[in-house]
Amino acid sequence: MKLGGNIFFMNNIVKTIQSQLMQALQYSVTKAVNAGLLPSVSIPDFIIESPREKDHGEFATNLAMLLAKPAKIAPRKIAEIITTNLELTGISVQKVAIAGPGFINFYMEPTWAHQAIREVIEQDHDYGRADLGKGKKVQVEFVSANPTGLLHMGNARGAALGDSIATVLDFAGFNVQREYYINDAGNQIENFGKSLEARYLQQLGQDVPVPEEGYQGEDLITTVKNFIEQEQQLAVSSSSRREKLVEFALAEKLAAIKNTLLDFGITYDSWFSEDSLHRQGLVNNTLAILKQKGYISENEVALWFKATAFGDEKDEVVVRSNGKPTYFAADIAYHQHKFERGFDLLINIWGADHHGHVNRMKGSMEALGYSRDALEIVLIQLVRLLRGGEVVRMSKRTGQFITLADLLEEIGKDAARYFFVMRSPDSHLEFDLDLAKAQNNDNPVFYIQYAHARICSIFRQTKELNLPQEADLKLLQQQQEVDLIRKLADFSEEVVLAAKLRAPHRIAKYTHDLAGLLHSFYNNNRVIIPDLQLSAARLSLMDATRIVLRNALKLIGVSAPKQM
RNA sequence: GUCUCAGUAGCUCAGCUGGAUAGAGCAACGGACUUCUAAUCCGUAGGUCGCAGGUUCGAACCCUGCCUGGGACACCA
Repeated sequence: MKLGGNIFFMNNIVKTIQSQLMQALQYSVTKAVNAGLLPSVSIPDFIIESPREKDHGEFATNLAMLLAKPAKIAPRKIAEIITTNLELTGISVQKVAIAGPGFINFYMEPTWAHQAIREVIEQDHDYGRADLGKGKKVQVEFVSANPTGLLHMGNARGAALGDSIATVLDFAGFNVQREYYINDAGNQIENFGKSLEARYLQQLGQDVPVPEEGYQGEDLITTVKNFIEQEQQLAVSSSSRREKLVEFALAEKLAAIKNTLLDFGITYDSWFSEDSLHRQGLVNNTLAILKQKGYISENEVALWFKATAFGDEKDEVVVRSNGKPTYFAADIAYHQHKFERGFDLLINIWGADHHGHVNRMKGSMEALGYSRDALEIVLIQLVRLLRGGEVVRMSKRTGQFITLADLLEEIGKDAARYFFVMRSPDSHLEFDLDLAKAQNNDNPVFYIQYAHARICSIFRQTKELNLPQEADLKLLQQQQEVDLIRKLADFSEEVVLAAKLRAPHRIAKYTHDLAGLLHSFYNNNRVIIPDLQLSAARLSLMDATRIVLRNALKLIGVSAPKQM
């Protein structure tokens, strides 16, 4: 178990200074109001940000500009009043300046962030943890591909993204469960059975076509061969034969999916069967509740969920005229079951082609008395594979189809994980296979991993050095050193942001930026030098950088090799 | 037609939910290896943030309309 999280949170130098500055600013305004320098106004929600431009200092606030309107005084004038009343003793601020339209900029002592190095080394694997989630129970459901085939690029992106979101949320203090929903019921399974039977009969020499709506994939031939090796099923009825085939094939396909995901670095806490919902009568149960609440209408011979009552464009069938519940009905029951399991927040990762399903799912949860916002859907856009500068055309029908397993074999886990997660889910992903495979500086994955390996390489050569026990971090005054330290200090904030926005691509970018700063430092400074004091300080910096690189890479499922 | 995502440097994309002179990688051009790993670094150049209005101290970001591209609009999942 993790300790209360907040101790890590509190130990963050950036956060500490931000809250100190915030308090000082608030006090300054209060003081100015009491002295009659400012009219009596309530203090707005201002921010302490890190300016992009170095000329603007290490921190800046927009407080004066926000006060301008209620106080009816020009922002720069207000900034002046605030700064003259500001008490900053105990905060390592070197200079305060008013700039631009009314920003108040804080320039820190050069060594203000240096203690971050110690924080990193002390907290090690826990450095960067945050208490944003406060132990809130969250379930992340992702991939949930039909167990009737192989994982494709869309599934792969969902897998990388879902797993990273889960990891980031966990690191940000949520209590996270990863779940895979197995669609082992309904129409699809019936089609699956028919297709299997056709393939089976084909193997026995009969000329039976795979049904039009069935699964054309040739992988079913292998499945059926495996089945025949184990048991012959000739002299039984068709329905019983199908049942046996489906049972066998589902187990085989699911095992394959599990294995591929394992190779992809993903393990689930829970595999949830759709069929189990039906068997336990939970689907009917949920429908009864909806009916009792008045959200089911009977139209002709089918039953409909009144999605229009929740802002949707049209109602949606839950029970077909043949009496069978739709996928939607099962999905409602499934999500109700999730809430009953005690989750405060449900996050689903879906392909963008399911976006029409989002509102009615949320509506159905509202109908059952849950908050529609407690169900959150992250939609991911398509993946386009490129090889040799050309788009790789894929079609299940022609068998031109690259699976996740193929991809892992071709480019490896680390590159695949990084590429799938480096873009915002909202953006179409252009996946350049040649680039992902390249063992050179064009490939961002190698660039980042190389940074980690470089540091490890330094440490391999320090064993015989007689270094001082305690490093004097104040010796780190070079621009590259200061920049690197600041980046390390910012990690926790980056984690919080990535968690809030469900945006692991921020972490991917962070690792790239951090690696860049490391390389830049490395090319301009040597670590192992005759000056043992400075050497020790730099080694501390290297150690901290190594830890943060490793921690950040872990959040996106990429390994941090010690040697390359 | 309705819904939805996207449109930012030649290309691929960031841009911290409204802040200052819009950033990175690649490609282009010019430099740096007797060095702890050059799988690296430094520099130069490159922009009407799709278009038009609006909101305000301030807009790539928010609102409205339009244009272009992807996706979705089943008694499939």
